[in-house]
Amino acid sequence: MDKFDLKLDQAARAAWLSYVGGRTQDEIASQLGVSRPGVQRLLALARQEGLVKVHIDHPLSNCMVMSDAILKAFDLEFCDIVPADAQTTDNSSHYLAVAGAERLSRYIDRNDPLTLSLGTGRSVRATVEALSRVERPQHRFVSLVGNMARDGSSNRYDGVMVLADKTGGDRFLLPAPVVAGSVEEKHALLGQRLIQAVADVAKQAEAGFIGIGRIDRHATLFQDHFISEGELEELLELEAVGELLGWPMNQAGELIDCSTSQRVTSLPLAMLREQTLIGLAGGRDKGPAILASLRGGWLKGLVTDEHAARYIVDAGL
Amino acid sequence: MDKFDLKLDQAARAAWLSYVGGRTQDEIASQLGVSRPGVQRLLALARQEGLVKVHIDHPLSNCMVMSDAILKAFDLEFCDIVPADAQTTDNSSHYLAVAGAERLSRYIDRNDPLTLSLGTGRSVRATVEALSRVERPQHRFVSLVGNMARDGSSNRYDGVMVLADKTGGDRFLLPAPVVAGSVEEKHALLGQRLIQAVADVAKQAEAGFIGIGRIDRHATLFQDHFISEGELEELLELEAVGELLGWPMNQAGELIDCSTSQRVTSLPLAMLREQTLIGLAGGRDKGPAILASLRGGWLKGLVTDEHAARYIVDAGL
DNA sequence: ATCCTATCCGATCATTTGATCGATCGATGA
DNA sequence: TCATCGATCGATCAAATGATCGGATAGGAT
Repeated sequence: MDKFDLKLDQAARAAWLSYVGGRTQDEIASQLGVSRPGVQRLLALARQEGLVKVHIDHPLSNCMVMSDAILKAFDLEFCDIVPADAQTTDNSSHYLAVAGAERLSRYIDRNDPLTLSLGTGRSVRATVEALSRVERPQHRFVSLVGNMARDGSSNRYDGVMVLADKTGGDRFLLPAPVVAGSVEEKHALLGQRLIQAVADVAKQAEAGFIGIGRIDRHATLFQDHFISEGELEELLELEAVGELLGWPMNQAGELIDCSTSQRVTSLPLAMLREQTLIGLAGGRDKGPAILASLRGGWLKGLVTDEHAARYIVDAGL
Repeated sequence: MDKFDLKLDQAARAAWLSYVGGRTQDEIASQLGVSRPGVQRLLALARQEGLVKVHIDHPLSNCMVMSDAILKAFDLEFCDIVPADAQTTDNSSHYLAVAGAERLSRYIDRNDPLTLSLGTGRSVRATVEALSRVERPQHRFVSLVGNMARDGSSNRYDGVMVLADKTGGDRFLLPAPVVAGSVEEKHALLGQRLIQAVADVAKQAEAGFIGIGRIDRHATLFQDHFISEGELEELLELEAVGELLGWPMNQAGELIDCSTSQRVTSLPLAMLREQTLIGLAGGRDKGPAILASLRGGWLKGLVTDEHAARYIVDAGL
């Protein structure tokens, strides 16, 4: 019988009494006939040797495991993963919105004035709608990305609008399409005083809640006719897998310079490196885009679902 | 979605972060956006709802589970259970002796004078032999049970002798057979000044380490010819299942008054109710006897093995 | 035999945890 | 609409835990 095994025996006893039996270390000490610090060391040994197996018996357990892995792998401040929706009636789970709203309200609840920026997309929209109404007229909400369609119409229910309505805060909309019709149009737009003013506010934002877009035939950019079929193919050719605020990026999260990116009117991502960008996106299909955003280090926080998280953990770590 | 479920979700998250993730409650609090006491409550809820499953990955885990159950069921001060010996070379495991010696040394190591009483039997004998030598001349060791055979010979290696040799302490042997030849002989023996003196010392003992005997054809009492075949059958008739210091008892641990018990020379068990009697016995076959001793409430501590413990847990709780 | 070294052990202190209490918020009913 | 009851929440304090340090002890080498 090895001396080490004897110690491990004791460690197992101590661990059992502590974790299963719920005794205090003092009780264990007298039970085992060692000093209290001795028990301390035994418990440390037991944990170190992997004798102690803890299992959380709840659906969320998986999520937490992945959350932790992603958190560490990409150095995030937080990573919320909502469980897979059993009934997948609508592809974007309501859970995601609730979880996002949770994070969002952490900022909104504050009393001192706050500037918050928002991207576009279903997830962002659902998130702000899930937020409960609070009176915060001191806050400012600003678009990070244009909210005009190609035909010049504005979406009345942009995230910023909803949020400002709910809180009574100020709204700063970016009166521009996400992707301008041409490089010249883009420069013309960016030259406008109004747009520059909004951009200035956007730069002051402490945090931004943004969606994460995929680049494929189901991409919002394509579906909403911001990019043509030919431009989509160019993007795919250049191995674009996702976009943030309209800025396309490849698998590694590197921005892609191409005919599309040259017409994007949103603030350059690099300019937002300082602020806490929080990605909101879920679904297995969004996986590659989310992973790319993480690899690029663009995000400080992520709210996603089990499907996407699974993809990221399997493919990305 | 129920409000309670939401809370349970949070609790699961908190539990995961705490037990698996190893974060402090403060970290979890900021992670989850609740106050520190809030996390406290969530963790309490998670445990209460059985969300947290801890498993100690070590052979001793079983033993600890049973130990705890027995401890509580019979209100013992301690219950040590040694793992089943893989190689059952000799039926009495060496582990048992080591565990017993561990307990024994807890008393011996003390510096202020101590009076310790001992029973007979293989387990007791093995236990004192497993003890390491320490100089403790201030201690006194006394037999609780006669150490003479039927033919008048004394066992030179009685537990008391060994213990006194190892420590340099005083020895008080009981010069009598466990069971006298007749009631008259018993009274004659008990009338002797010497024996009375020894008995007086025994009563002063703080603790007693005693074996637990079975009552059947393999019983020590029978094998060593202290009781005849007829007397054995009488005991079995009266449903005796075990004995402590020669005193036979039934399944419920109640002492049995019969021709044998009337000739037992040991101190009446009731007289030892005040002192800490510690039972040393192992093996599946000893199970019923040990269980009876426990049920009778005679023991304050128990050192046994996995086999016997299994029997006790299965049959006795 | 003696000295050296390495390891282990226990006292002490900072941190973390658990529990209690008062306060506040919301709900319910008059 | 107001009052009252209940529940929940956070401040505070005691207990338990984890970590560091100095000292002791055992083993090994000279």
